[in-house]
Amino acid sequence: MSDEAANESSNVRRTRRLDRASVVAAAMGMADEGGIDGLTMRKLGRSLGVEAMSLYNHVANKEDLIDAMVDEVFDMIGDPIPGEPWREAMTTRAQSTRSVLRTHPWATPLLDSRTSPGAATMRHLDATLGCLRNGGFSVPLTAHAIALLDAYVYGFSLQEAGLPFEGRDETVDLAEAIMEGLGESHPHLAELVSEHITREGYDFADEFDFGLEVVLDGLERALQPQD
Amino acid sequence: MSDEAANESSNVRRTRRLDRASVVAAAMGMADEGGIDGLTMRKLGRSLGVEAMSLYNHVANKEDLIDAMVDEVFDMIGDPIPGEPWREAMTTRAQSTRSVLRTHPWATPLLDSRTSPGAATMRHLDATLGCLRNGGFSVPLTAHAIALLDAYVYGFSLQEAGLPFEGRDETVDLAEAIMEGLGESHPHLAELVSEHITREGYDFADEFDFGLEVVLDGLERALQPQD
DNA sequence: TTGACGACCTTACAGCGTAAGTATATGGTT
DNA sequence: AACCATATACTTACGCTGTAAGGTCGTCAA
Repeated sequence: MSDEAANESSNVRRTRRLDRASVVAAAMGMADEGGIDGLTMRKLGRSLGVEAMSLYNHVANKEDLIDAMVDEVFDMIGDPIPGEPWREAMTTRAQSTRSVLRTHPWATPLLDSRTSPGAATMRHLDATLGCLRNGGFSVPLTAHAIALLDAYVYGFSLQEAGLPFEGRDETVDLAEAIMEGLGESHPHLAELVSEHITREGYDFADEFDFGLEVVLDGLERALQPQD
Repeated sequence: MSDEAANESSNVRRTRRLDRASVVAAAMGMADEGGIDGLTMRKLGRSLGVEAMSLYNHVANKEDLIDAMVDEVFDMIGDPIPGEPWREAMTTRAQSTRSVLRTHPWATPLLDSRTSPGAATMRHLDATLGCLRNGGFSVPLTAHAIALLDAYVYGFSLQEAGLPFEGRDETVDLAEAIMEGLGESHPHLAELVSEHITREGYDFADEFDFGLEVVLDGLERALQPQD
């Protein structure tokens, strides 16, 4: 009775065989919804209409799966177009990275932590370095530039991922809840919340462009003197 | 036979009662060594000579414990001294944050993700905002400044935490291993590794000050025009 | 002396990643 | 058409995890 029915009781009726790409895609969707801790092999299998262990035909282990997910993120970010001026290319890259990381916030703390980078990761890095070198950056200045740019973009994405709200209404609600009775002891925080964050039209996301311009201006100035 | 011996076989002979502070301190030490995933209630209890469930007399649950750990990190970072010029204060703050996050790398992705910030966190934030406001920053510019500064510092710390090596020797070994046969297809990466990263005296940590100066210069320029 | 309280321990449960072993369907070769 | 190698999927089992529920005991106030 129970034996035969079990197979077709899954959420998804599997049309065809599984492959690595669809496992990775499903894993990314699951992490998008429940964070990286919400991704488990059992749940992932269930969502694909398969037992957990079947996934191991397509990924070596969970670490390998996460490596593939991160590599896919780099693929989505996209590489600078060869020959594009460095400032335009870096602006596009920063905005694209930030946009992808907003869709896949679980990836932000993982981008720099992979000891075995995938093909797309390597390609992306090489293309970015090439863009800067062709733009006149010396080797040491290229290292400075990419460290600074990535630190800013990753750090901003990390902050954005930590925001426990989505739109402006939620922001206002939460800000007021937190500040309840704390205004007296934290006057500057209270000022920021009441005069800025809860203002009509405020969106934390808008802070991104300000910082990016500061960073790019700084790099442009560092490029001027010689070279 | 086995019943009575078990209690004293723990790693640590408990002299006195446990308290919240020592639980938090031990948890930080454990996370320092094995990352946040290496911290488990059972192992933490064992290291304190206590059963896992006894920890729940001092912390509500693991989430509460991690909240306390993050708040302790903000406490260690320290607040700007009232009256200190903003640029000096922000430099000190950035370097202190980065230094603390190097010792406690597990904290970097967590700093911005706490929905219930602790007392030290709130105090630190308020003091930082106050320093900028007193330095002549308008409310909106203060928001820009702290977002930019924190993005840079957190992002840099994140990159640093992801480095899978510690000293220069390991760096060279790993770089050469990764580049094995990949030099031809990734010329710019190969160039960076061979001409810069594997050079005597190179230390990724040195990149920090360059970026920090760029950020602070940018803020100083944004402060000039008016206000 | 008593009785309440807080710190600690024991037991138990559902869920985790994955090692090991088994069944089954597919595609290529006779 | 018959066969078998291989890839894919399933089953079972192990030692982990966080923590709910309840029992034991030493300390201190009344």
